[in-house]
Amino acid sequence: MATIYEVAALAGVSPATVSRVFNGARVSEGKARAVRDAAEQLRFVPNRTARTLRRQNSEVIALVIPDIENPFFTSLARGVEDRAQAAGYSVVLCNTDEDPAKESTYLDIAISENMAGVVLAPASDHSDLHRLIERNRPIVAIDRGTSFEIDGVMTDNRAAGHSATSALAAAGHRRIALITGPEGIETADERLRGWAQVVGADTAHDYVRRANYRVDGGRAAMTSLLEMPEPPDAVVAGNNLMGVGALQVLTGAGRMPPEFGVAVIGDLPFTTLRPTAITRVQLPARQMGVTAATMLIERIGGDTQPARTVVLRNTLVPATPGVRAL
Amino acid sequence: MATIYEVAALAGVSPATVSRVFNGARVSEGKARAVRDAAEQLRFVPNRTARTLRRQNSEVIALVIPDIENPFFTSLARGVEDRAQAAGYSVVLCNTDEDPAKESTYLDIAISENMAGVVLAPASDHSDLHRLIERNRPIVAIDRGTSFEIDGVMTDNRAAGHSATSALAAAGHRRIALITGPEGIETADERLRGWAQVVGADTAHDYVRRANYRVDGGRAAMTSLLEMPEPPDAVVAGNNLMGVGALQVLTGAGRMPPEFGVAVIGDLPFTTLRPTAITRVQLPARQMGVTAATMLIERIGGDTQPARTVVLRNTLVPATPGVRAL
DNA sequence: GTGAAAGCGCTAACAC
DNA sequence: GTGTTAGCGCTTTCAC
Repeated sequence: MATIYEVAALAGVSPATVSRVFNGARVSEGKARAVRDAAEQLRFVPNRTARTLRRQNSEVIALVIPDIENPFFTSLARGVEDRAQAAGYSVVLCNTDEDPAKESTYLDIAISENMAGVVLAPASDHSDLHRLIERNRPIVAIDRGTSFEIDGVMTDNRAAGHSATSALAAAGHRRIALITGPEGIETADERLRGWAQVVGADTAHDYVRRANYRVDGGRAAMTSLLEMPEPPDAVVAGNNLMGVGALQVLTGAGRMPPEFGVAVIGDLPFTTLRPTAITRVQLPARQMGVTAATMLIERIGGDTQPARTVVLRNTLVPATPGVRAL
Repeated sequence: MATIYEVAALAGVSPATVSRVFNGARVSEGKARAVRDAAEQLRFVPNRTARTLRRQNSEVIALVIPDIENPFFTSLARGVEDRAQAAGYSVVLCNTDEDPAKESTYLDIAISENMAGVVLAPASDHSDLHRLIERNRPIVAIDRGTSFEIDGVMTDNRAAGHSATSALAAAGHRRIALITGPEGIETADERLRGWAQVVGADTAHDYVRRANYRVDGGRAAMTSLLEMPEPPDAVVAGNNLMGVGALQVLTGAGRMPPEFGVAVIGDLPFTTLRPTAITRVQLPARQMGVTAATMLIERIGGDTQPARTVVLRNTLVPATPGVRAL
């Protein structure tokens, strides 16, 4: 492991000069070349740990998400990554599994590694960001809000629930159920409110199911809805994976769109169905990632304006009337 | 940012004692409690950067994969993560986009951050691991081999290609095409060889398509196959996402399984089709991750036995005769 | 433009 | 058991 001292010795300069060469400070052309040659020869790779310790901050951004197996979040991650990479940061991805304890561990790691900042999709509405905030670590909430005064990038979840439900109603469905995510997760609660506004029911209605935002949750919820004495004739799936689960159950039961209405909040990843048979509210996952990374990088750069929340637009794509899912 | 010095002062002990408390070394009960109280009070979080610099290695493992949006790799990542977490390591996920240059950057970061080790799914068969190896950083190849003498966790890709193709032949298909991945990627080349063994053709046959291992690649390849003068009557998709792409095109064209045979190497993520209509060679993605992490952790612990390659079993699940995809 | 030297926060000898 | 102290490799004043 060559160090700047060895490079300096070989190049006949001081360690400070080596450091300057690698940090773009002014160094005479001749010495600069000598340093570069020596570095090459010794296969010198600067030690980031030492630099980070000295500088008190690293060029690493933490992206903390609840489910790495959900394409919504991987797509979001791509957005963060692309933007961060372009600005010279690397991104480390941390998976919380919707578990506040794991989340807390990762946030402590971000602190103790002197990471430049954090993009966080909170696992709950009680995420504890005190430690980060009091240490002045920039942090941007994404997809879900927090109780702290920090930057955020969201979509209008209530509108998403509202427009998905409205589209089904407009297509003639009368008994529209909802499968939403766990209580206490902002996206789940807001989408539920949007649904309730349209159907004129309260949020504890018989046609509401809470599930875990994954495929198996969607399956279980859909199964239970179909077993009701008076089953619904349409369903809004509160996220992409539960949409997949619901569709699996429906196709298994031979209840396909468009007879049985299906609306999904999110994109249907990797589907082989004809997508135009299904109403979708497309969420700008990747763009959310890009936006969050951009805001974070501004903060890292010293921007001190008051906390901002950016709300990105969803896109309703209603099912094409009469199109069969297959 | 409290340091061990401040904690030491408050607790009335030396910095070394504080360090010992946080590293499980023997400290008298009274002082230990004093330290813990002081740390609590100051919201002390140990600085990992300093520890890493001093110790010359961190508790972070890098997992370097070519496509974070591919469920095969996220599933594998879950395996690595679970195992690593259990052993006290955190995992940072790096996405190379199948780009050797990006891969090289991430490997350099792993070195310069003194990371404990690397699990790498190589972007090409020319990945340069010299720098890692000469610095004694443990490294395990996963899914794809390298030209270096290092530990590896693979599946038998030739067998996968062979059994997928055989299953289609056994179901009566006579013109079996193959959509495989890019040249120079071991999994793609080996699956192709397995296919060739069964159909008795060479690997440059008309029915072979090379695509990019993503959905759009599968779509393009399948489209081109269907446009042939004498189109195939079955297809082997070389990975999960190309399987999705192929199925999208087939369902769009009304050529569903079982009339048109489809075999996929990998799992069909989030499908709404009846899976028993499709032949699958299931790959143990998660288990590969667990195994690789286990091997890596052994190496980090100082294990110096010769390089091992573990080959995990695939599972052929032939399509159930007569079952329609929908 | 360049070098000397201090110090980022921690750990691990080493002494007691 | 506990404290003292010397670095880990780098950046950054401060002189020159």
